[in-house]
Amino acid sequence: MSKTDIIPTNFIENIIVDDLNSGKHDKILTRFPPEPNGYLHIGHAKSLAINFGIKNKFGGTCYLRYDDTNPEKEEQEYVDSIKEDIKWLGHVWDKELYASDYFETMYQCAVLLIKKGLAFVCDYSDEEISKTRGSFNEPGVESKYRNRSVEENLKLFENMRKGLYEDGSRVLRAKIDMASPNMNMRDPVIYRILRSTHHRTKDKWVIYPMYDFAHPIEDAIEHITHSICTLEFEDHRPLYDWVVDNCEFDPKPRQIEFARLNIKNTIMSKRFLKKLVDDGFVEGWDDPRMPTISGMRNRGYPPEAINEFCERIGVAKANSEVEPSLLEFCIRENLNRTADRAMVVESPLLVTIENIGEDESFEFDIVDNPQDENSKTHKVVLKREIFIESSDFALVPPPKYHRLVEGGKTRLKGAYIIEHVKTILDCDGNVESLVCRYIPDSASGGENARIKVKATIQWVSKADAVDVELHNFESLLTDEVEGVKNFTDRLNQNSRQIIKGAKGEPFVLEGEENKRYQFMRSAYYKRAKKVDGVWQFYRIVSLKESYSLM
RNA sequence: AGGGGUGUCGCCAAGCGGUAAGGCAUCAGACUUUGACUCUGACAUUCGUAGGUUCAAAUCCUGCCGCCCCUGCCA
Repeated sequence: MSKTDIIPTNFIENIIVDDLNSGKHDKILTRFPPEPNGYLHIGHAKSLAINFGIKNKFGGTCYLRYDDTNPEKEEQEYVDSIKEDIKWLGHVWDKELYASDYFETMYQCAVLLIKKGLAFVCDYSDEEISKTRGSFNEPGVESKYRNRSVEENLKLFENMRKGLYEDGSRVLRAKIDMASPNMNMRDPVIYRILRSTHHRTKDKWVIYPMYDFAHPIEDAIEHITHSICTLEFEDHRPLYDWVVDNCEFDPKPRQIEFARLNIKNTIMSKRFLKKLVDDGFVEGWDDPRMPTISGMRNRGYPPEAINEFCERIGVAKANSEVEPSLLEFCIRENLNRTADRAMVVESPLLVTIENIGEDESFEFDIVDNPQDENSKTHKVVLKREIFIESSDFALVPPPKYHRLVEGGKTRLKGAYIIEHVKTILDCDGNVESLVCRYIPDSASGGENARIKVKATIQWVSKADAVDVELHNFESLLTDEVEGVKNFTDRLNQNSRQIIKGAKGEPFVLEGEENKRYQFMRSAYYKRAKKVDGVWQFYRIVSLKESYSLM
């Protein structure tokens, strides 16, 4: 009897701890069973975190098993992307398995049920089956084929496999109870005839098992101890157990259901996401606006942040909707520790520092990331003419404005304190440029460094300025889910807005793609790709309250 | 309507008969060469609701109410 001291943090782990302590199991075996009919999204990350979390926490085993029992919807592209996304999130599966590898076993299980008088071939059409299923109030009507002999059923089922019948002309049904209040138990279809090329078994089979029949068998074959799925399968559990019992599997897997992840204003249905891709509203499943794992990867979300989010949301059975701010918090928390800082000016305002000569320059070392003790530094050069963010100067400052004002002082990040001398207005009375002077010895360690200023602003020397492109994506958030039309209209209006003409430090242009930066006082960005010699940056997430006093 | 679930702070979520953890969000203050970060403080006399049992209930019982899922040859 094995005992564990591990403290459970949710109801599923509770069950597992009980099963370990009671000696029911020595080793826990879970599985992540995606159907390869689309890309993984953030909702799957939760399921991944639960199943692989159990593996890691309890020294268990977790399989990646493709639930590929419906050839009409499944594709190799999806199995590849799923693998890639799981790896990226950092999960390591013990075996890669496919439901389709069990088709023969499943067939034999069906034969066993027939022999036990627990399954029969039904000649009804799908309409007839539907019609005779009854309703929530009325029991169903038993199929007139329900009492065929075992021999006849065996022969018919074999013929189904041989391809002697047309698609949809017959099905194999479990013989359970047409009067059950649980619709799933009213003689459910467990095999159908379907001529469709399977991405792995090709045209070997013309009959395919249904989920309710296949899934428990898959679990049982693999000796899964805890088969974790979402709430909507609760009603299926009696059928799940019925299959495991009647196909005489031992040990028996246990199905546990939890509430799937919903994020406020975020579309998570695969059907819907697929439509966005198919209809060309986004560039693909991995478009940075998509709530898919690959979309988030392209957007620049760190995988650790996604996993942290999955930890923090918890696991329970109550339907809920998490606010996106929690995900954003996890991303910021991660990026604050890991992202290098860079100064960038989105809306440049020219400042001439009159006491710096035309050919004079000062070099400063700035720590790449002050949150990181081992951070490297990079050099910035201060010259006579610099750009500052136009919002960092206010002719008429609003209350509590801390930055540069007429006659005021502010610190240039990493360099000197400057003092406002003169404002130059254009003919319309708008601020055209500023004249300032720097305070000697006010750099770090200097005699005048202790002069109190209320703010530190970012700057870029004009001579060193280069263009970068900032892409501020509208992610797939909607105020209300109002159907495809409305939603895609919004997408077209708001997505891929390009903020042009940002000036950046030289160091921003060194290094590799996918590096993440915090642009001072604005947001975290990921360097994405170079187009026509100009780096594009994708906004990952904004800083908190970054522009509150604009 | 029948069945299966579920209701604890704006959003998640612990709690499992002994007198409401924690996180996000929010607000206030401190600190700061990023108004970021960090730090400090505030934030449910009350657990959908009405009764009952008990010395004691979010936790047990009963009745109501709300929300979610189920009548695919999808998963």
